[in-house]
Amino acid sequence: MNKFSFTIDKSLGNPTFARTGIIHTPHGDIKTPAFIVVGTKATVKALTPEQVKDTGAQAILANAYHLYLQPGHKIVEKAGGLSEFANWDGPTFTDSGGFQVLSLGSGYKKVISMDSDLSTNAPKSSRHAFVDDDGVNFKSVIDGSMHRFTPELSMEIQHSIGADICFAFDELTSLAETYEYQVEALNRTHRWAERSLNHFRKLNKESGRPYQALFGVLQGANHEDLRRQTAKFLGAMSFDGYGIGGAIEKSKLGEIVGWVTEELPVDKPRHLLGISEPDDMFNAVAKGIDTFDCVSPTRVARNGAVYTLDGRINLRKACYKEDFSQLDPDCDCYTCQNYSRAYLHHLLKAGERLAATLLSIHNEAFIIRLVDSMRTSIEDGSFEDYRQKWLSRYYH
RNA sequence: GCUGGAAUCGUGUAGCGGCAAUCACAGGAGACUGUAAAUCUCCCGCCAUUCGGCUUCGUAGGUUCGAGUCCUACUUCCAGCA
Repeated sequence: MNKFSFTIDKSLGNPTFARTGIIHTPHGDIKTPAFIVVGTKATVKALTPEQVKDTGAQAILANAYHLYLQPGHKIVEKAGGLSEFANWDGPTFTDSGGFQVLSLGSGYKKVISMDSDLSTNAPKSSRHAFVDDDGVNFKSVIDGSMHRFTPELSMEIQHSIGADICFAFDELTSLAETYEYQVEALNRTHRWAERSLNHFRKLNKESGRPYQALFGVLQGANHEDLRRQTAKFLGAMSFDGYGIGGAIEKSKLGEIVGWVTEELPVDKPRHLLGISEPDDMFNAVAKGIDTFDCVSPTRVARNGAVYTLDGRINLRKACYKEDFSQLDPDCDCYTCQNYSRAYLHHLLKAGERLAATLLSIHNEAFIIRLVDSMRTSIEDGSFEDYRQKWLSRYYH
């Protein structure tokens, strides 16, 4: 119980490969499929850890790049690790900084959306991340200072932060890159995966601390050959699980996840990085994904959007000014039980911070409950039926 | 009462002879998927789907090819003096 392990409870066969299981970590269990809440800087924006717990969250995911810059990973280490520092007593994840290779590099100042124009890259002169074979030079988003990230440094940071599940340092590429570049980047990510794994195991062993799991990260854009190749290559290594990454074209998400999960070892957990739209999660779970993380529920909440079973609505719209009905009639979260749409609309229009808190509570609870209900439907064999009914109502 | 100053989109403003006219806020709509995000984009006199057309800068006149910009009177407001 003090070590990392993954057990599969129920697995559906062809054509659906959905499965349920439990990820055991030193800080507790995660029943899968599960949605992992993102708290980049060791905080889920606008929420206290107690509020996060009340949404039903089982685990949180923080970011190595951001915590390295502020307050510094050594501070987190001195505090006793991420759980102690952030007062989160459940399992924790950290991302490696690989996402920032894209978001501060070729995707800098671009909306990293799966439906956005994929034909453009940020001009090199404006970027804050520069990749080479050995690592990445980052220009700090806080003060502009330069920092050198290598797989080894990312592992040292994540080891210090002390999350239960960490990710190998990878290069996330833009879909606008050529096939040749995708190959080059993928090979680089493979080499970084080996370096990450070796260094991380060494650090964990030498420190004598509780076992920290390391997940390899699969790239390959939307090319089937590259996706299968990387799944085989990393799948053969002794990672504890796998993260599926990349700026994935929305319409190809299920297909891509399918290629990859066909090649990966069945007995290791698979995490789909940065995804939380309901249709995407259904598609991914159907292909054997076990966990997700995403900033969307909180980010979108801060901007006034909320999920309901009948689709997403934007509470800032004028039509909610005098709508005194419950936010989401089907939801039992704190926000829905206590506040009307008109009140939440007012908070948003008035720029009151409570809006971010209340809407984040609802959105996280909604997405977590959705994934939890997927687990239930897999267990009782109704997954496909449930998926169709749920999606047809949500997207009308 | 006298002397200055000011009147421009819902609000506060820019504008010093060639503008449907700046900026901000308010208002409206949209976006957001491993967080540079309490952010970003678009609209915001009237009409038109486009080209474009129409009417505007307190009111009424005037000067000028041309006036929000200059002149005169009036109205209202502000400041100082009585």
